[in-house]
Amino acid sequence: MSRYLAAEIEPKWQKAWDNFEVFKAVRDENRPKYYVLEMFPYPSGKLHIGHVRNYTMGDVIARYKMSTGHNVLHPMGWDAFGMPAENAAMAIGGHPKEWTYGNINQMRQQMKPLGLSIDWSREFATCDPEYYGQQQALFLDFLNKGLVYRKNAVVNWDPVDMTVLANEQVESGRGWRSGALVERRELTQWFFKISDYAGDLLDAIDVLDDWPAKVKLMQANWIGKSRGLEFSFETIGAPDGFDEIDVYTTRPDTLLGASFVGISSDHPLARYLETENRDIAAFNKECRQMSTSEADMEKADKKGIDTGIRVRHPLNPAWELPVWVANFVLMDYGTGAIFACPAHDQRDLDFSLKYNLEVKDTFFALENETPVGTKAFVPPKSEKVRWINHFAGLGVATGQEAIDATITHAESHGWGKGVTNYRLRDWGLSRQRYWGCPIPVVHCVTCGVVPEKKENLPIRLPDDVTFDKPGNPLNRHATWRDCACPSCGAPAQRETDTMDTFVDSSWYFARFTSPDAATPTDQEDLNYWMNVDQYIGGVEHAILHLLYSRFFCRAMQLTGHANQKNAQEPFNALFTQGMVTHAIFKTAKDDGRPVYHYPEEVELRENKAYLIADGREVDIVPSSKMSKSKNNVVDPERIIEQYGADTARWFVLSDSPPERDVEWTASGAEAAYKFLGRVWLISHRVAQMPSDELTDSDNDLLQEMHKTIRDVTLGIESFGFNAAIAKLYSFTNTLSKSKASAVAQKLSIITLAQLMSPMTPHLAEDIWQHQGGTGFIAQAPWPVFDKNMLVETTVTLPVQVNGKRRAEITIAKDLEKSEVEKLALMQEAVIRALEGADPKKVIVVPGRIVNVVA
RNA sequence: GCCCACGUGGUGGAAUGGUAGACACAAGAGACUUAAAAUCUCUGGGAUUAAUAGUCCGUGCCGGUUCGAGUCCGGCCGUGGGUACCA
Repeated sequence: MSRYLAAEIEPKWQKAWDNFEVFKAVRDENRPKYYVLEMFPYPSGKLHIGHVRNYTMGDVIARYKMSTGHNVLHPMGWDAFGMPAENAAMAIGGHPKEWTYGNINQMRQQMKPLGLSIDWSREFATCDPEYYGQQQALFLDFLNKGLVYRKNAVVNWDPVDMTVLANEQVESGRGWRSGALVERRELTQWFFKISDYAGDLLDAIDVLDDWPAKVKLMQANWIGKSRGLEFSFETIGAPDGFDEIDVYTTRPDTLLGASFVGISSDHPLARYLETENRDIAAFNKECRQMSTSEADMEKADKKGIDTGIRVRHPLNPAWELPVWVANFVLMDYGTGAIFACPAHDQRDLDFSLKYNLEVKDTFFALENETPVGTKAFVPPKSEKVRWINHFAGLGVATGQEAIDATITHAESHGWGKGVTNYRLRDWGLSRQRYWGCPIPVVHCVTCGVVPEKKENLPIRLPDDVTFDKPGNPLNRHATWRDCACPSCGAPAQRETDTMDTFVDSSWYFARFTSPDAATPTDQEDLNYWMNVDQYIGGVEHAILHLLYSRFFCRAMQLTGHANQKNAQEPFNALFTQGMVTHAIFKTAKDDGRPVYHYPEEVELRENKAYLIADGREVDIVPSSKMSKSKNNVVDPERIIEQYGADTARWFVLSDSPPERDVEWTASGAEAAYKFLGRVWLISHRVAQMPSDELTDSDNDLLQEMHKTIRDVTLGIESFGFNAAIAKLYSFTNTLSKSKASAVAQKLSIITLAQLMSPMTPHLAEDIWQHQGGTGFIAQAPWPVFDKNMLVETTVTLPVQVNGKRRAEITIAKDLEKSEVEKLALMQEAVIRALEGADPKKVIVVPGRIVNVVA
């Protein structure tokens, strides 16, 4: 054999790892444990290149940690409940269960050839009854501790299909299948009381040292702590029972700039008014004919209707303000009613200008007293401004000082109270769908809502369901739905809502520590393996999934499923990798609906795309997240088949920094393969060299080797895989040209193989074996660099004049600053650049640079 | 709309506030070869220039801080992610 043949090497080593159970995680108190986890995939059916990128990164960390003496847990599973399975059942027939498990088998088969260091014995899918049964047990314990409750909430309702739509299924206000205008409808739904933990979830962000700052910021903003004032307006001309309107504001300091009171169309007063006022009813109806998504609501034109009701200003009973129903006021935040100060809020200003409402300044910038025109004056709360309208007689003060003064005034005079509010809402977990974890409660006419008995868990999904009618099949399944009340035994009905799939992914990491336990978790296993030391996944999960998981850990602790010994935070370190994007190729059907084409159906010429089949031109939507429904998914199978797993792994790690999005292009995969072939050949060449001894001339190579060990180690530890790979390229170039002794070259190729082993484990094992290594390279200790080999005696410094590089000097490393300065000023180019002038200043940064300031 | 990122050669990208373009891809030239493949060597931001000597310009745009800014600050523009029922 004289050529690098991945197809022979890779299966061989995978089998060997399997036989020796190299990646099986077993508790061992004598070694430090390390839990590496990549966000588990949704089994869409095809592994795509983004998955390969994600799992390869995790694998590099796992293998690296293994060789630095850690007892590594690296599991894999499937986030298997969710809408696509039901959509497939509706579109092509079949059953979500078959579809899902079929996809899992397919994806596992695609994943295994990658040679990931996964302990497959721990694998599970969230749709396994063994998993969701334990989840039901967790739910019951949460319910028991008051962490779950029911209340009304709005959903997107498709009046033609008679079904609840996800936000994703609403396309510009219409249902994606029926095309009907979507309505908002209230249903009684289950909620987790995550808001109880808002303060804690916010404060604990500070503890997350190894999380990206951007994720922490996003979470903090999402929780959105604010200190504000809650107070009431006394109404004039309002119906009985509406003597007051409660409002919450974060800017009570601008109260003297008030112009109107805005209430949500879902506010009780608005709801009452619509029963007796046709115009308001029509307006409210219009407001409700909109998807429930925040983005849609915020982007909609600001609209309102005057209710005719007026309120008294709390600081001046003679001053009356109109009450409007406004489409931008959210019922879910604060009290569902606001007072508007157009001078200092752009949204209020736009609204006021549109409806000719008063605009009144309350403060000006210190050096500019122009009244507000079409742009609201909204300085940061920390900026000093000049108050012209404040009841406490403020002169120059910051917004924050004014807010504090206002709250103090309100509390001491009894017209309002300071309130800390959070933007974070409770987590609605009810889904009116079949393919999810059934909520284990029963509705009984006499006993009300009754928790299912734990011994009856899991409450299994019935298999005999059909998807030929819209809506939740569980609702139509009489024999499943009808049951006996666990409390009184009378005929009762099961809850037919299932759980949000985010519930499934909020504790799977804990279940991996004891996937077969008869309770949700096993305390000993959990205590040994938790927390996850390194969590890796897409930044698209920066808020919801991570926040829900953080909440679940707290709830599990409260219910005794996680010991106090574990920190409340599940993930010690987080790395958010970028997405792999690809252009979408799109044409339109006759009715205007889009048709998406696979990259391989399309031919590119001069920045335009054409269908290979019939030559029609295709629209290109650049850089879009790979999505199965858009057919822009690139699957890695071809690269693996052609070049092998090591090439695919090496290739996805090279070039692009892991946290950044990459536009996928396969050009370069071949080059990666050639490189691995080169390394393999070097190993063979070195193996055939006659043995000899180290000489002084080997120093260059060995020095380079130690530098490479240092740089690659640092690169792996800091997720700088692309930079680490660049160093490995350099070192390989050096080694392939080296004239050093056989001993030095052998040491170098072994070290190179070890440094590459987390990325290209199969090739590395092969070289290790060639060079006579014992055992697996996967279990060999990581190379350590020798500091003494990195000491440089001379250093080359650039010399700048006014920040522009003019010359270079090579000097002894520890030369005195004054000497360096002298040398720099003697440089011809420096003298020329100074044009005879004396330097004003010379800055010498030791070992870095010299800058002469003229 | 709001929150968070990102923007550097033909391309992917490198650069603790300290020589911008490491390393690679694609390209061009050359060596080897009957030829091709493979392999190896060299070139390469732009302008000016005989020059691998210099000089000037250059990290989305405008401004600022600094001896020195791709990097820090402010304001724009563009792209991406999230926006609570996509996962």
